[in-house]
Amino acid sequence: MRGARLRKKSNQNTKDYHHGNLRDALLKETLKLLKKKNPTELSLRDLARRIGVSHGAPYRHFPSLNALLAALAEEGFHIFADFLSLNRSEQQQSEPLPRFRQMAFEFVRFSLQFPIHFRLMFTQVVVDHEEFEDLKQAGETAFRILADSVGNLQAQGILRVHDPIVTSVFIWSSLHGFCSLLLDQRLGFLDIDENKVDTIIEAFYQNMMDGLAVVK
Amino acid sequence: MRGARLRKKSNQNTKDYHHGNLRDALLKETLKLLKKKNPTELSLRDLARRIGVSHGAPYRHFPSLNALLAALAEEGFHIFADFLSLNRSEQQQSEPLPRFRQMAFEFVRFSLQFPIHFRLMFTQVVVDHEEFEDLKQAGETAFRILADSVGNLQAQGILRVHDPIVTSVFIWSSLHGFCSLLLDQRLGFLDIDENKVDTIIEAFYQNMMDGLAVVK
DNA sequence: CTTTTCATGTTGATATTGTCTACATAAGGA
DNA sequence: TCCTTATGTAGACAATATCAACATGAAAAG
Repeated sequence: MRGARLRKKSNQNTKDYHHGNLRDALLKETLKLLKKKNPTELSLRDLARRIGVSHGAPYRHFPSLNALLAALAEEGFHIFADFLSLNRSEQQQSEPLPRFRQMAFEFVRFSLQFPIHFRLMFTQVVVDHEEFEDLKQAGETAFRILADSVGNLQAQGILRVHDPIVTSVFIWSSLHGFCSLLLDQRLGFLDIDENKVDTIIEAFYQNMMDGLAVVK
Repeated sequence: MRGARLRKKSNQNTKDYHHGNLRDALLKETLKLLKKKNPTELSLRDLARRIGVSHGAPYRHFPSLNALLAALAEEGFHIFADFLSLNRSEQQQSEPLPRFRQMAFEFVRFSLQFPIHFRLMFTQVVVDHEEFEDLKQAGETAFRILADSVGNLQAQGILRVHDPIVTSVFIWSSLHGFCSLLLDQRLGFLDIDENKVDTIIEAFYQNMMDGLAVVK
């Protein structure tokens, strides 16, 4: 499972017997199917059939469907960390506060660009994080990117001083919750279109920063 | 499915053939099993076996396992609405703002008292809300309790004036996200115990109300 | 009181799946 | 060249979802 990553120089002219890139093919096919189906509706046998290998083949790469989904979730967290680090932005803000603002926006942007990953990443029910150590690590790494940023901003007196972890949990939760509801279309009655999303994120950010109360 | 609710005066001295209360028994047994298992690990046949009926019996009440879970989620939203209305509190605050504060706390309290329901309610992956109209309705009803309250507070100048729906989404998201992470033990590294939960909710509430920024 | 109807439960059959074991193939190192 | 090992195949078994045909009894209809 570990050596699988640096396996095979992808013998493109796929011979009959060995697929050559089954692991990746499984991940891609799963991603493709998840656009139309729930994880519950997937099966390893069906995946194998679609790819054109025998029903036993997938087990050489993943012990279970859950493990496969966990791999996708982990991949998601790595990409997510990239977003939060602003590595995926065309232009990065340089000042601390604008950078923080950008991070919040990137959070949501990730969820919209990688909705399937996002759902897998934050759905305990499908993938038990405790069961997959690497996945758990990847998640915590991403969180710490936010937490470190918050800590710095608090130290610089730009954000109110609280336990930075608690504050980060607040931010993480808010954004995570918002994205979840967005993706699950649980906010369908809001009739959100592309433009309005930015407006709502903006309102969100303002709420986070300025609070709801009139008087302090 | 509709008549099933006002079915049968629960013939307690259960005869051999008819169970008499299978629908409720299925819901209860499922709830019991979900304390130790993921929804994915359940099966209708297993449920039937545990209750002592044949493997076909459950289909008379639920067309699928998902429908059964949807029923539980719907039940959850009804209870949730009760919490948000403060009907479950021993003593209700009378002033608007304390009432609002209490509502926020009740939100989290519900998630801790009904974690299984909560997870089902907010997990699109397991139960597709679009597929179950009643469930969707119940969810929106609960949301509107919050939204109405927010609208009033804004009208009274107690909360900053925004689109009340957008503000409600912010609150709902924050609390929902927080609870999700709590229940999924994704915040395990915080080492949360009973007392600390209240402290964190408190911090949460303050953050929501006062915002993160130093200057407004 | 008798008959009929219908919701509820049973039984059996079929297709699909997860999972295990034994075997086949090929690619690379000794 | 031979051997080891990763990868894929084939077959078997138990469990499941799902459907259809049938059984039962409670309540309505007469």
